[in-house]
Amino acid sequence: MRYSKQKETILEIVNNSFDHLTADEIYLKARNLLPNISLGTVYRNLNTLKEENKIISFNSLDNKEHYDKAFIKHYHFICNNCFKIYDRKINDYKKLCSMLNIDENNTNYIDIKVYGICNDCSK
Amino acid sequence: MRYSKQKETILEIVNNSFDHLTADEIYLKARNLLPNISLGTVYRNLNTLKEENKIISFNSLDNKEHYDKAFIKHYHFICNNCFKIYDRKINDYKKLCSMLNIDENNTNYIDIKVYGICNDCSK
DNA sequence: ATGTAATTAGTAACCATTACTATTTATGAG
DNA sequence: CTCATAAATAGTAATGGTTACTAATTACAT
Repeated sequence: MRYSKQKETILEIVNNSFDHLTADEIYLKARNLLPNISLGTVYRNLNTLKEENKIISFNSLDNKEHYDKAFIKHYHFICNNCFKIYDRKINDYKKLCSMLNIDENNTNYIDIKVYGICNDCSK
Repeated sequence: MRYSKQKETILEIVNNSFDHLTADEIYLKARNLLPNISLGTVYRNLNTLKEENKIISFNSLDNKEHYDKAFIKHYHFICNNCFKIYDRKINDYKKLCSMLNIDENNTNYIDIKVYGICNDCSK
């Protein structure tokens, strides 16, 4: 595996963002730094970074894959009305794993999504 | 809303299956019962049935939506190697909700997916 | 310096899902 | 039992996120 400025840039964009960016949004941000980067390169590197467990991804109501930092233990609340994605803390990750009978040795990633109506929309 | 044989058939196929069928698989099964049913009808009714909370769906590694019964409290273990989807029991649903600070009043559906390597593949 | 294999840019293709429209059909009123 | 009407369907075309492909570029070891 060789160094590439493109891959490094993509990882930084995901790690420095507080949103849940789609491939297209990451592509647009990357173009500010590397004007010639191509969308295919973004997709390929996102998939590689996932395999290396450096980032995670999940699908949302817009039917697009959203990319996120790997090292923060949290889950997502997704509003069925406004489609916004909220981060929610997981206080006791160990306890959660034991409740779900999860063997952490053969487990890679736990993806929890809670769908409902957010506070803004229920007003 | 009017009765339709197509919608009833689609709901029965999902409820009687022990798999996690995709729209295309449901379409093929439905064609055995209603030879002229169209794929668009399957997709439209699956979306309607979801809105009515009669079925649920989730996205998997094949990047297809999988449809499942709504009334069984369980989560899914997805193997990163063979892409198989396993059902896993949730013993104490109430406790899980309280651990995640979930307000059941504004919550529709909890989608939990655990990714890893299944027993068959780790041999 | 130079060879080479990994990576990229740019474009074309793929395919799951949705949109569209003419036709069919469930249902209620007379 | 008609008949009007609006909801639902069948069949097909279009959409759009993602992947595949290929010639050119580039990191890196020798």
